[in-house]
Amino acid sequence: MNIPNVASSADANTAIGRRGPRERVRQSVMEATKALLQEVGFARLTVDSIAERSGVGKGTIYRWWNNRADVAMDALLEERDPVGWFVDDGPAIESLRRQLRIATEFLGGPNGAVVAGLLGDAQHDPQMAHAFRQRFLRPLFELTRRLLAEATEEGDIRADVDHDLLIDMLTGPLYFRLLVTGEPLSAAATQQLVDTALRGARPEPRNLGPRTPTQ
Amino acid sequence: MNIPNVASSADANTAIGRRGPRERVRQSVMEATKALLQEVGFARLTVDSIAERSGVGKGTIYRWWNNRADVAMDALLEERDPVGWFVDDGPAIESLRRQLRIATEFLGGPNGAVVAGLLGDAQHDPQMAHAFRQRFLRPLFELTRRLLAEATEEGDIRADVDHDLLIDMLTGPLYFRLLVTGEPLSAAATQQLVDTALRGARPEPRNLGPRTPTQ
Amino acid sequence: MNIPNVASSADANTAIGRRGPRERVRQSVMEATKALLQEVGFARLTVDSIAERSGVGKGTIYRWWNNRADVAMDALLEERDPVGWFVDDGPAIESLRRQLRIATEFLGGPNGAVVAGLLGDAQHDPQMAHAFRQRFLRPLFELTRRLLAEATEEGDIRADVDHDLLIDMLTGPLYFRLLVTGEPLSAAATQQLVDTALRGARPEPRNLGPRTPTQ
Amino acid sequence: MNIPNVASSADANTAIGRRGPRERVRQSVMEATKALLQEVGFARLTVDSIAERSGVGKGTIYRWWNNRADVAMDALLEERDPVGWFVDDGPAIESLRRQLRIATEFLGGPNGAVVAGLLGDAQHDPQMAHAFRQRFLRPLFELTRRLLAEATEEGDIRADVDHDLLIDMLTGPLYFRLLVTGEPLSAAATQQLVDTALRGARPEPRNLGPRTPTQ
DNA sequence: CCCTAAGCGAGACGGTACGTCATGTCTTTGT
DNA sequence: ACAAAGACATGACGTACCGTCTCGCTTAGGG
Repeated sequence: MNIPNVASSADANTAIGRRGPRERVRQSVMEATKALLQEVGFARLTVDSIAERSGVGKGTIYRWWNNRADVAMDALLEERDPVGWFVDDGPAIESLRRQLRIATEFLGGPNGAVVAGLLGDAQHDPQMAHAFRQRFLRPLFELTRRLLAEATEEGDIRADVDHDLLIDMLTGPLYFRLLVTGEPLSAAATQQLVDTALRGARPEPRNLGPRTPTQ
Repeated sequence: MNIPNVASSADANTAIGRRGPRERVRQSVMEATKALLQEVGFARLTVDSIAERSGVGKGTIYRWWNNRADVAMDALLEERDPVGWFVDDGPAIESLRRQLRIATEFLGGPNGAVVAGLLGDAQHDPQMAHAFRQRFLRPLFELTRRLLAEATEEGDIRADVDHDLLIDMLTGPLYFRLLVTGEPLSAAATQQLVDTALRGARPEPRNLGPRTPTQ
Repeated sequence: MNIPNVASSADANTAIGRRGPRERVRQSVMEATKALLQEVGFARLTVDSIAERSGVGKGTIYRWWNNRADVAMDALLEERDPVGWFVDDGPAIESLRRQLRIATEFLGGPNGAVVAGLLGDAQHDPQMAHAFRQRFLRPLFELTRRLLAEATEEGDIRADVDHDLLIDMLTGPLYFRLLVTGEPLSAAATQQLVDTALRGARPEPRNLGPRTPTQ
Repeated sequence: MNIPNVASSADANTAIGRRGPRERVRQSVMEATKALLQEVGFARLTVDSIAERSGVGKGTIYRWWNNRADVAMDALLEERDPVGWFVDDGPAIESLRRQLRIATEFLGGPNGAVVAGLLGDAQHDPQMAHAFRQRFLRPLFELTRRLLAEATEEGDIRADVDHDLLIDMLTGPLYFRLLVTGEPLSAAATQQLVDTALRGARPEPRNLGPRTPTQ
């Protein structure tokens, strides 16, 4: 895999010389955390409740994770490894649409609340923010950047458009709804969003003649 | 004015029969809160510290505000009443650009951190979220919607574009940077953003006819 | 009272300008502590259990007492104000015997375990040691010194015997049993102890003639 | 020898079939414990710190000792085997004086603090108390009892005086100062103590006949 | 103009969760 | 096989802040 393995706080401890939590511990904690996130949400997720539910000592949890946000982050990533979202076929611009639809579903479902909670915490905790960006966001961005590059090559996006700006335009509204307005995320709205944003980014249609494929 | 006066928890108590905090109380609390927000940020803003700093009793604070978020929100709004941002002249689309530039400056400055902190808390606190939307966001949205309506009338925006979607596209990226990626907000980036978004929303420049499919 | 009131950590807060725990708090805590000391002993007395039992918040306990030993000390003193032991009539040497008998009973009963526990803690905590000496020991010592002075005047103790040494000899063995050997304290043993110690301290019996009463 | 060998938890393992700690283990642990007792005192002596300092695994320590008190006790006894204090010559009563002087020196020095710490813990820990009595106190008591028996034979102590009581009177004040009053132990004070106590215990100097009652 | 209800400061209070620490047991790993 | 290294469950610690409450003092406004 070309995406570097950004180490979790409590990753599998197969590496020699690096001790880590027993597998039982990690699994119990993850399971309990996921269950509690479903039941009470991130806001009322407490380390004590995770300890009690999982049968793992509180001290042990704090040994391997920094705080509840850290645990929740691991649970979130375990729930749905974001890199796995991508399926690579057809024109890049279609992959882009598909990716955004999947993101919409993910953020619109129960995991969205977890993401929101983590990002809420990240506002107060720079480490949390960093972890979120590195472990959750970066893989997605790298994928999206790749797709945008391909779409540009394929002639669906003008060459003079900044890709990071496009990412902001495509992704930002999703998080805006999730974090700020609280309006539901719908596949239809995302569809419209992508259409409009890409319309603003596509090459000028005039003088097209038959669109010459890049190669 | 057509924008309803969304009542603060601790508005001026000039109305007869409706008691409110004495002016001294309100001012002391606001001042202390603003200072503390600058000094320690929202995360470490405690009601006790506000009480101590302002010389106002904690009970009194809780009498007039619901919680620290409520206080902070008042302080934020007092700092910069968002409705006042708008200056009405020239074509609507220019006002729109201007409004977004001002928003960028506001969110990019120290108050942006306060907004981020409040929104961070809002993820855990539905009351906070509701307050933010009602008191901070709604006035802005109503203004923006008005400008978009005018711009549509003036022929700068296609009639079939959903205005709420446009708001998401124009505003979302700002909050996305503020809350998620942490990248700085710059006037230049916002400029590009507006250009691209509005390009996607503007009427077709000429009678294109059906876009010729590549093959 | 001529014995200065060495202030407890949570004394009655009648003094103006000095805030203290509400009476209900103090009483609840004292009651719960005394009960728990009887039930589980000092070693297993925890602040949490006091809080739960008394219905007083843990934070409140820590606000007024430094630690469990501090609470237990207050409970101990409330249980039996040592200064009250003394009853003043008859020859001083008889009062001395009586005082030591009462001390034996006190230290031999359940409160003895509390004293032992507090002194155990005092070995690790200088503040605790100081508190014990000031609040528990000193009043007793002052009383005993007074009795010894009177007994000397009354001719029952030689003038050249150091009173502090005598206190050590009379009191030391009680604590020795309590803290070190663990042998039970019995009135009979104390009786013998006092007899032997005072025999070593009394004036040489020769040339006595009829013992002249002091008055 | 008539003093039974009260087995330490980690005695030399010369006996066949009875495994004990390897010599290296025992020595490392003892050394580390003694050093730590000097540096941080008994209160802050932790098993972990002994393990780290000595390079011996914590599990290994717990295999051979019951708890930190057990380890500390061994270290204390190794520092100064109390049975070795006695030197047998001259009249028994002189040996007694000498023994108490040595005890005073021992308890007055740095090891005294260790003893105090151990006894402090013993108040909360019955096992610790038992160990202290068996391994530290009993050998001394048996020696003292022997000396008292000899002194009685030699006519320096009355036959009707209980020897255990005398031990309490002679030893109690030392521990009383060490554990309770905190006053320093001095050779002079001990000298006086012994003088007075033995004066109370020595035979009546001449044929007094019945002590003439005052009236 | 006074008197009464309120607003108010001060801060005590019950509660919840925090993150830390040390205990004594158990597991893994290496030798 | 034994021991180092250290993970683990347990349980108490002392702290922080919440939002409520109680206590008297101050103060304004209606009789």
